[in-house]
Amino acid sequence: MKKEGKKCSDAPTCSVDYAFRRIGGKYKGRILWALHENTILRYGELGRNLADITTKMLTQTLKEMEKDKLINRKVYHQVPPKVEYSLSEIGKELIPFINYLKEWGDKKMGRI
Amino acid sequence: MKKEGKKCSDAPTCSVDYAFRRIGGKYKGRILWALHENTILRYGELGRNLADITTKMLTQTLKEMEKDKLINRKVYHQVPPKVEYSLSEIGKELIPFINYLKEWGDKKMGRI
DNA sequence: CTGTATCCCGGGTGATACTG
DNA sequence: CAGTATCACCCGGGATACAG
Repeated sequence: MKKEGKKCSDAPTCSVDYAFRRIGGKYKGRILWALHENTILRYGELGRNLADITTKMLTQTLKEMEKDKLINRKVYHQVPPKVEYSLSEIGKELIPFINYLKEWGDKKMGRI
Repeated sequence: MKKEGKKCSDAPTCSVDYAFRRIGGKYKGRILWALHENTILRYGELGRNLADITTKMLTQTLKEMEKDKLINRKVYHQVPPKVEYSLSEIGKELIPFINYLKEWGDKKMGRI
């Protein structure tokens, strides 16, 4: 029967929809931006950079972005553990656009 | 006691956050794009353009976007009623970014 | 035609505790 | 340090009916 639940896993209706699903979310934009400004950040550094994020959301969001090939994840097998995150080539493609959005936000925040 | 619920009405943490709250959501990007391609659309035309949206979400989203000054709303007082929506100047500022995102989505959709 | 008004559900998100 | 695990909550969003 399947019943076709209207989940977000349904096929995107168009490329704008598709793109928004990959960078939408509550934190993805800010993570992309943080990695753009710092090149490489460790898990904890990212957490401090976002300030209001929980470990659950940070982990979850990073996993999604890694699966979508937006970021790279490099693990150092040592004690204590160390994991570095950085932008992938695909992730870098999104920076001009995040940058545009940031400047737009800066302008509008001032005058509203 | 207030208890400070962590609602989305909290102040944005940065300009990227600020911008994402205005164009995030499930339909805003597609509405901006539809209005960019068609210049002016009526309520029903927008609904057909989105295809899977309900009247509730369409109305709600349009109201938010109007409040945020992203779109213009022009009412014709006649029977039957007629309402036209179009991009505001601020809304038009976002088109390059939506456009960039759309092209990115087009490319990625093909190769995944 | 252009919306309003309800009801309701799922899951996205938060808080907290715990592990290797 | 870098995550998992669990519980609980809220609200984004869907379905449906109705109104001006």
